[in-house]
Amino acid sequence: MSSFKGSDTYTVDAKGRVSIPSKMRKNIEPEARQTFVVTRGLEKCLHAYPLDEWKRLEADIRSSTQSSEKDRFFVRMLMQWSEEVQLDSQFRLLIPRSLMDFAQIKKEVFFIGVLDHIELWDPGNFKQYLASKKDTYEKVAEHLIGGQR
Amino acid sequence: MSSFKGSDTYTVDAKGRVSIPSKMRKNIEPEARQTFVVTRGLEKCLHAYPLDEWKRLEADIRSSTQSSEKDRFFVRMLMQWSEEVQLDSQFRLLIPRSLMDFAQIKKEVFFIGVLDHIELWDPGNFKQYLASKKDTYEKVAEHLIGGQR
DNA sequence: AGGAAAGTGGGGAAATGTGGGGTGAATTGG
DNA sequence: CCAATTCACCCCACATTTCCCCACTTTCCT
Repeated sequence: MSSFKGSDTYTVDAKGRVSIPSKMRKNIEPEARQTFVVTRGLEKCLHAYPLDEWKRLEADIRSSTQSSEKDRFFVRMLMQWSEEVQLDSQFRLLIPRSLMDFAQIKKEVFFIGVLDHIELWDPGNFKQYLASKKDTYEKVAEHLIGGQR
Repeated sequence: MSSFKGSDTYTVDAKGRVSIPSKMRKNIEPEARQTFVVTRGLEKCLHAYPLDEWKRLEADIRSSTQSSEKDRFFVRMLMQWSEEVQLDSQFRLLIPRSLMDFAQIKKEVFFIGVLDHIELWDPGNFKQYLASKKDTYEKVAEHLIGGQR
């Protein structure tokens, strides 16, 4: 099971490629290191799952969705935006155009490791997202680190 | 389960490395001695968790967050600042740049062992922190040690 | 006192992040 | 249906950072 963490800003080159931060790559099962599934995230970002984590997610979805109208809609939306991507020999990810547009990614990508997946943000959008939240880091962390236990 | 205690001041070398005080190292499960997770603490300091303690914390995070919008924010905030770090053969920790900047650590680090984790402070900031507190140690201690019983 | 461990410093090899060229496949438009 | 352009993917290049190892001094322990 992966456990992505940390954050970093990387450049997108003229061809739309970005390196996956190596500290995140190291958290992936070796067999799954070459293939990612990139999909549209919640909020204005992309989610990248290494293949093994994606399979886990897909299995969850298969088992938990009934055939309600709502579920069908969710699955369609999710799958519509999901693309399987191979890393090149330098472990770079070619971001599919439609997803790049959706996340408004231009020259730079802000990566965040979020446990089972990696998020890709446009740095500006991420700043805005943070600014839109009133909670401070302290408040959030007290809850989990300081709080109970 | 670790139980860190005590404090010490150490130098950061030109490459950003500090030794982990050996008395604290001794409190770590042998399997977890090589890897730490460093993250942003409350107040202007860093927290370093040996891998086993971190896993405990991470499990809490995974289980206590649903996929609500607020939870996503929590997890992002926390994970954004968490970095996994390997100690070198001399048991030194390479402090990630972003965290070093955040904690304003320059030449020296003040270590405090705090039960399940180790805190890293800039010595100056720690002094300021103490000064900013009006409660004396006696007052606080009465609360916890003297209190009931 | 002697040996071991702890704390500090630094050199050099390997890995990382970034750039670009070239070749074939796929897409588009005439 | 073919030609022109774009696109995806292979390879090579190179500066910088990271990591691994060796070395020296001081402190601690028996």
